[in-house]
Amino acid sequence: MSDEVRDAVLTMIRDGELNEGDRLPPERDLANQFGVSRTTLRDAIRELELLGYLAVRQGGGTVVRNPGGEALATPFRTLLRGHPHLAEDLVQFRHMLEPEVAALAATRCTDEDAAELRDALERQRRLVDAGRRLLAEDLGFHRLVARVAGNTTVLHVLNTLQALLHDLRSRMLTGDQPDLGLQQHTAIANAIIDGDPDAARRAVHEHLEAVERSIVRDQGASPREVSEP
Amino acid sequence: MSDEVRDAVLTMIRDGELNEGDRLPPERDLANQFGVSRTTLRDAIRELELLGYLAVRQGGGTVVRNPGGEALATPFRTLLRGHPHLAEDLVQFRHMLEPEVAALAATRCTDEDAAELRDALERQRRLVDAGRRLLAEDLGFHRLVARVAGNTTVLHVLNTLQALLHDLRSRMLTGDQPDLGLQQHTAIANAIIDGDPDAARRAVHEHLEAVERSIVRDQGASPREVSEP
DNA sequence: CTCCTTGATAGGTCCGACCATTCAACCACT
DNA sequence: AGTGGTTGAATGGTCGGACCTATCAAGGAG
Repeated sequence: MSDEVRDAVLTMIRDGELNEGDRLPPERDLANQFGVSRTTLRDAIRELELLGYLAVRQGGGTVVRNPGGEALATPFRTLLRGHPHLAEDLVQFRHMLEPEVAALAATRCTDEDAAELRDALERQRRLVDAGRRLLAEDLGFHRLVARVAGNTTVLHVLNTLQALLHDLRSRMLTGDQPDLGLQQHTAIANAIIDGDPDAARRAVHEHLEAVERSIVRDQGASPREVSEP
Repeated sequence: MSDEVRDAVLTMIRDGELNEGDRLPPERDLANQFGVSRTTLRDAIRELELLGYLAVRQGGGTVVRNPGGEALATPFRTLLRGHPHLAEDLVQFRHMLEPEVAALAATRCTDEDAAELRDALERQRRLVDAGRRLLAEDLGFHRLVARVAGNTTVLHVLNTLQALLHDLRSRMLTGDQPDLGLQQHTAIANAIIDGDPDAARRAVHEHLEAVERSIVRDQGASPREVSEP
């Protein structure tokens, strides 16, 4: 019964007995420890790997990971592979969801959240001044907004969608005008800090419309196959 | 490598060589056919099972399925297990998303869609007249709205969320007043058929507020463990 | 005709062996 | 002593064969 083993390992991870980066004992030892065969243990490990909790490398051991949006994206990726309008669908989805997330964030923004938003903007400002793209910082900004909104489910879903958009290799968020992206982010952050849901909604709306205009230039890119890293 | 086998089977499913309900050959035969050991084949099958493409039953064979929201829900379920405010988060999420989905549906509703919406309402009417709950019909209705909106990604995400809500065993959608649920569904459908996005948005908003009121009575219910069916 | 038994079928688990990869310790050469 | 290639242990990946268990349908007892 590999399910029991899987749940046991999962519980160890959740309870903090196994932290991110820890190496699991060798499969042979772990199998003995659980009193099952290596086959059964491997089934359990395989499953947890698919769920993003373990990273397995031949010869290198099995390492505990913390599943983020990337892990959740795997089934979606498989399901949507070859979907013709995937990029448009994803952008449209964000268009529907993110304004509301920002509006919710505006009603819940604490002083600490405001400070974090200002920090994020400052980081972006430095990158733009250095003439660089935002990319990673941009993803972090949108995740930060979702976090301020205080809804874990929304956070995970947005992370998943971002992983899928990342597959498409689109320069989705900042487009080719980093300064414009920063300007729009500033408007979003200010509306949230001011606690103005309507302004936040509008600001995100405008930001995403800019995104939608930029993504049509990225047709033809196809999502990574499920077997690729 | 089991990844190749997995992709090969997946391709067969996508290309229609294997249709939903078909039974896969026995593992031993299939392993020979692919020229790999049964262990490797089982790894591939295991993965496709987690992705929702295969249903495996000891003694009964392996059957091809079409993955819906339930399959995508598995990683989320694992990730969100034990999350304290899961039910509230989910309802809030729908509160953010579904009004926009209905609004989009209103702008895209064709005559065929309108006919389907009317059919769905008729089925619900009969159930209510018979004094029964809506449950399954209700899920189908919300899926239908997402389908009319024409965004596959939204459809899958909503299916996933519905699967999670189903775990919570909440009488989320219809509450204890089936007639009220039907009334609200009628308002939603009419707004979509009339092509009135604002009205659709408002109708869904009201419907979900009723949901939010009913869900607070279902506290204490916990999501199914990942090992349960 | 119904119900139980029974046997074949197919997935679940186990074992032991061997292969492939990784990584670190070791040694030779400079 | 430093550098670089070599070697060997550790570890996951695959294999084949055996046996267990659940399922289901065919056949026999009532």
